[in-house]
Amino acid sequence: MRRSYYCGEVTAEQIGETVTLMGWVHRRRDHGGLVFVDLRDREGIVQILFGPEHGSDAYETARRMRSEYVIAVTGQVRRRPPGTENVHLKTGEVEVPAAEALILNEARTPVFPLDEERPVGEELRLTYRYLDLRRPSLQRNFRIRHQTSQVVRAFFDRHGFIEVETPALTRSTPEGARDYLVPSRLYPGHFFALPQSPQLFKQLLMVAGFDRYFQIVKCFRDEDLRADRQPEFTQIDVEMSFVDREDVLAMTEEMISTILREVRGVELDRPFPRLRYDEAVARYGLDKPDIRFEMFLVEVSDLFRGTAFRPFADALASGGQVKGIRVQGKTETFSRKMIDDLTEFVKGFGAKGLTPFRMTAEGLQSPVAKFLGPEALEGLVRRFELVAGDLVLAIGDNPAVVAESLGRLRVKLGVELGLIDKTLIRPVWVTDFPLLEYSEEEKRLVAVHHPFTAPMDEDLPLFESAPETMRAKAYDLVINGHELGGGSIRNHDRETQQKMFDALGFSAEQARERFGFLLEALEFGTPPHGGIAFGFDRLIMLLTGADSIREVIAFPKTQRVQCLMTGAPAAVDPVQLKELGLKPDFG
RNA sequence: GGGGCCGUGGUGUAGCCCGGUUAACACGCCGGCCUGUCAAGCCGGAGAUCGCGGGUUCAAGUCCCGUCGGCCCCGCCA
Repeated sequence: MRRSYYCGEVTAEQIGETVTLMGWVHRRRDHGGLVFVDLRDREGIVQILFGPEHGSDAYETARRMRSEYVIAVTGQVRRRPPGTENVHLKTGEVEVPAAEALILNEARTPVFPLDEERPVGEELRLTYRYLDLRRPSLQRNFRIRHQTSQVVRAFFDRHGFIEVETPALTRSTPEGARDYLVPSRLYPGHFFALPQSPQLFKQLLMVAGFDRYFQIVKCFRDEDLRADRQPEFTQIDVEMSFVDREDVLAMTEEMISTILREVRGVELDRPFPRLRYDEAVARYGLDKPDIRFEMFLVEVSDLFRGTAFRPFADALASGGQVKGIRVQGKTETFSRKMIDDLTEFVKGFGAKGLTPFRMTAEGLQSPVAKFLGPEALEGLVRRFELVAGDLVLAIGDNPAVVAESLGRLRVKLGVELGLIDKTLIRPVWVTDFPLLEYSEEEKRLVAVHHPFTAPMDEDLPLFESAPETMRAKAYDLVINGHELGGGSIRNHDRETQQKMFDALGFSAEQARERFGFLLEALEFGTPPHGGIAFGFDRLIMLLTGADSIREVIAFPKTQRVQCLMTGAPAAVDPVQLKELGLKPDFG
């Protein structure tokens, strides 16, 4: 027997044709004298009919079939009798009466049902991932993933980009995330690191004259997981020579638009809107704004300066600010309890409290109204253009806390109040990030993007005077509030790169030891260059509508970084350790 | 490192607050009947000592402590 069609391909076109199909028993309906089997493969489901008059051996075989048995069937495709068509199936006009049937393999009763999209515990799904992956919804996700990578490769090929593979075994770099380390057998005590990204290699490919590079590449970061983070993940990595920021943004904007068009049939408005980092933080509170809905943060510091409401007055006196967001027409839905819950929520981001103001027909009401003069209350009404039923939630604190807590609150309310049109896909570039920020933990400046990011030309003199105020030629692509990609123009001259290392507090020796090869490369004719990297898994989440990254990774790890199917990570034979010169000390 | 939710036949849940006989329901599974179903139907049956350990109690799925595991979040993720 040789398969002639996929199950899902059998339609009215094949009527009269004798076909051989192979696949899994999706469901069996045994009527005694007549047995229906829904036969499934990756392309879909087709109904097989087993009756003594079509094939008596086949009919007997069908009585032994069970869910997920692997079978082969031969029969002549025919139109279903009138009234028995199934409009829910692509193949629902036809059926295949089985003349011959073979059980290719039996199957244990599945540990969870595969024939419906009912919720199944994730622990089980991950333990039996090969069964989970058999289900239509995951099959669909990986089709989309495959299709997307094909679109990406075709796109870059069309635009003269060359895909170059970079090492998975490389050297550890001090900045950034925790590395996964691989011990070297030949050099005991020395380690490779799995790359957090191919950052330095792609820059060196520019030095090498490739001019336009891309790669769909695995990256590794040993940090704690989230719904959108796995320890190994895939990036679309891009680098270009002789370009400025506009070239990188235009090219990758076209890439994203092409993907959405070809994979989802969605046409994005172009050019993508842009926000500077400081605008994004001022209006949305976050550097990854979800611009599918408004509810902007509005500064009202001037209204509270010198008032008797101590929390705000104190915050302002110590250089802080007061901002609020307006929830339109929802006052009545906010109970005291809900305000309390929201207050707890913002406290998680450092806010000390959350102050509500309710606009009613009688005027603006608030638990703190008694501390405020009519100017402040009227000012709020005017500033927010309040009408009866509106609610304002305000926070006074230092600017970072105000931004973060109100920004997070804004997103939470957007989701919970249904203010977001989930069919929208709204990309936005966030540009002009700070170059450096002070790390309390390390007691020094660290790179906001990474240490190879070029500063804004006009900020170069600030290396000497106020490096923490410098802005970077860095940009992020944010879609629906998720950071999908980020990149920058790089330092291509050795002097600027050296200043950057100086600002980060690396000694000359440290810089040479860790990045000597890069500094040296910069002396051999490095073209101006820049690039970007996109989170491929997150992009697939967007395209599939998945709400967990595990739905778009074939064999993902649990939140505690284990593979429940293989049992990785696992202990190894002491002989292996000895060979690597490792002496375990699991204190 | 911290906070939260969850863990009960093969699967998904109820029961837990308010401790008390044979732990309930649906699906699945096994057997029987059944020639037009597609969540097939009807009849019958098997199957869980309630994640694990300890404690309180005459008595624990239920209360308490610990622990393991899954998920979500904070920290972390240049």
